[in-house]
Amino acid sequence: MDITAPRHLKARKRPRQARSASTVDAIFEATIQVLISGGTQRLTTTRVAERAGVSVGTMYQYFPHKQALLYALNERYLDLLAERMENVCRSQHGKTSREMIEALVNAYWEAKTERSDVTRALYSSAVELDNEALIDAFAKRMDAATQEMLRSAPSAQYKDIQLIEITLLSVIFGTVRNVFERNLPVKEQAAIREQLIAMCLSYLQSCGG
Amino acid sequence: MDITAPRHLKARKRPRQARSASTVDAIFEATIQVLISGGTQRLTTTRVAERAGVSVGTMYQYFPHKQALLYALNERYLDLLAERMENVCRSQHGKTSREMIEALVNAYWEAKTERSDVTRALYSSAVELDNEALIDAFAKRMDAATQEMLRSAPSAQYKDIQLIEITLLSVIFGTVRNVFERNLPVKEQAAIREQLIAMCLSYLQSCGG
Amino acid sequence: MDITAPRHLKARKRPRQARSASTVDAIFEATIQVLISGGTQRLTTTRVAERAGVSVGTMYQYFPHKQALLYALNERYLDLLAERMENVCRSQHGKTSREMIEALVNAYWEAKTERSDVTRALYSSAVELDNEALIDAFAKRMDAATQEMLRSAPSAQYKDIQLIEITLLSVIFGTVRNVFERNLPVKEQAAIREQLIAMCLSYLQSCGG
Amino acid sequence: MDITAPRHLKARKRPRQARSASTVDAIFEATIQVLISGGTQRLTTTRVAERAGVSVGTMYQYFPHKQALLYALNERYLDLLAERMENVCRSQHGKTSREMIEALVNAYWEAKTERSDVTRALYSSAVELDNEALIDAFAKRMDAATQEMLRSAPSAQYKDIQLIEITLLSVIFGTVRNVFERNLPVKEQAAIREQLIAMCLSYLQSCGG
DNA sequence: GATGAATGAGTCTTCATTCAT
DNA sequence: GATGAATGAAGACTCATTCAT
Repeated sequence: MDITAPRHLKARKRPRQARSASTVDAIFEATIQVLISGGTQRLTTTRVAERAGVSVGTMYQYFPHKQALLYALNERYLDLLAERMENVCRSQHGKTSREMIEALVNAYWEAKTERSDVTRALYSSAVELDNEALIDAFAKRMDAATQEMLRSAPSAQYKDIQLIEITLLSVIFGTVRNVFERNLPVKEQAAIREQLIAMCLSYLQSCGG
Repeated sequence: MDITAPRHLKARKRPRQARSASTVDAIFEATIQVLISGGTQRLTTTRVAERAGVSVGTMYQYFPHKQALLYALNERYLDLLAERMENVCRSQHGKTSREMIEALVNAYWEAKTERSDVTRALYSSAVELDNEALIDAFAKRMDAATQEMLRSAPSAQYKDIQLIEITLLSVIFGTVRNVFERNLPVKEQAAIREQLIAMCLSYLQSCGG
Repeated sequence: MDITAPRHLKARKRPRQARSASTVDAIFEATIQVLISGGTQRLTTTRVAERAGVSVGTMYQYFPHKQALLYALNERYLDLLAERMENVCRSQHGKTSREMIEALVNAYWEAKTERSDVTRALYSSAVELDNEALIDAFAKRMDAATQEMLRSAPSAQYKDIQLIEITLLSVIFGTVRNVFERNLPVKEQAAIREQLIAMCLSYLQSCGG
Repeated sequence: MDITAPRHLKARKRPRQARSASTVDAIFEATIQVLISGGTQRLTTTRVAERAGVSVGTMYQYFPHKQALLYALNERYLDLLAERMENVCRSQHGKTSREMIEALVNAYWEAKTERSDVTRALYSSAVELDNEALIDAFAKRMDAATQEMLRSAPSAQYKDIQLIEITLLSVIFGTVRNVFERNLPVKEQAAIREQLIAMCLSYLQSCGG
């Protein structure tokens, strides 16, 4: 996922020793906590360092500047999310369309919802960030994993699988974010989730699935 | 739409004279231009005032602080968008489901896409803003307009029209934003738009439409 | 003297009102005082502003950054010095070589010596500064003024007046600085000054003056 | 030359073994290189150590702080320069005034010019340095060597040889620096050098040389 | 009412120096 | 002895907001 990362946003050094790795983790965690408690406005290098229990200087040894920290944070998050979703897709190979759709929607929904404060923090951290490369990389992985999954469906014959897949993901990802941001009551959220599954499923079937 | 606006975000005075109104407009326009050309990072009160052709002092006559300006900007934008969409909904009363869905998706899609730089600017301006109230108000208007439209469909018998409507809007709004942010090639965007319409339509029909 | 000044070193705004002018003067004076008392190391924007009795913010309205302040300071100093020396040269038109040399050496010597702490401060402030343009401009003015003066000598017939003049100035300016930096006792300084005059004079005469 | 060195500027340990000496040399060389490539602004202990191929910690074994390093660097440089100039003076014992002056001017001129980037680096490194002691020591050695040389002139009868000598050195050293800093074209530099020699010579002769 | 100069708290970032390994 | 990660004080610079003119 590093392949296309803008050079100036790269972390200064890769953590190699255990100590370094835990320091970096502490910094990431602190960043999220600061974002949760105060939003982007309150996200200062001093505050993050303080919360992480390291000095600013140390922070700057790992991240050449604030932007690089945020970039790395998003990178790591999307990396984990992609991996998680890839596993879900793989686990559905050969299953029915219904199982696939259910797995896809539920997995993504839960990933975004289980720590909604963290999700929100990451969304806001990404705003003033040249993270197109990250989004692209994530999208590519998701596209590949989803297509492969769809292709493995035993009795399905899709015409334009690429378009179908990209539509599905756009709808699912978009809807989750929208519901997430509207802050609806849990019950309504659950209801919409079901409707979303139904909608995707009927779409898939109308495409030959 | 002001009813629920957090008190501290209210504009200091309502523009009453023509001069005031045009000043406010100039400030709004300047804000958007500054956002487009430099993002949130470059959005300073001085720069906005300069671009608007007024002094900072004057600007502070209209908006007690930066947040209030951004709040008002988003308020106005959502107001306009809501109105536009309400008109679209009204114009589809009594039409077929297909026509309704097509109108809804196309109108929203175009509203967000026709000036993509402005849309992007507004998205970014809203990030660090306590604009839940605005979103809520917008949602309520859209919910009402959409439900009424759906209810006017001659031959449709929907079971839970409220759930159907909220699902539809979540899917449409979410998908548009997602596609918008992924920055896909125009051709692919158009293809997805069609798929989205098809998907919503088949969903609606499966609900009794 | 602004003609060739590197754009990024230009002052942010020209002081037009009385208040501005006195503010700028206060900043210049403060800069010199800070330099005198602590050298370049202690020259911080905060300290200068504090000593000038203004806020940092105000300082940054007149000088876009520290370098610009130092540049402007040197510009003003060299401007004044050049003017002073030009007057001296003009006042010696038509006089004897001896009078010319004496006037030149004495004027420059005194200009550099009368406030030796200020001179030292300015030397040190110029070190990390791209002030070639300033030096050039100063040199050009001095070259012109000196040549004109020499040409006005009634009975003199110089062969290569340009070379003679540049040699004279190099020797005088260089020697003054060297003596200045060696921090010799006053008496010895005076003695060297006389020797320098004698030396320049005999040089001039050997050139046909 | 250490005799009067300010205590706090002394190097922490004298290099005794070959390894140490080469380390110190590497550090000196690195310092100069860093100065050449980035000026005083970029001169950081880390950068110097890195370039020298040692760790910061090791560097601090040899120099208790940055100032001490710069002090030692200048000390070494002036030491070498003094030695070189002393040799030149000695080699001119018993020669004519012309030969002496030529040797003196040429030697100093070349010493300063042959590696102008290094000279410039050293000038800049010395600015914020309490190096009066070094200058003094250098001056004393030069004074002694020059006087002795002048005294050895076969047919010369100088009145105040001490004043003559100090004047000569001030003029020569000062002029070289001035020409050096004005960055004149090579041809002009050479011309001035010749003029300087002529000037010094005629001065010397007018003093009884 | 309008203006825009002045303010100064708050931000990011650097770098000399230390000290645990 | 050597290393280089960690420290944190200190510096340059910004910008929302005020208020004298």
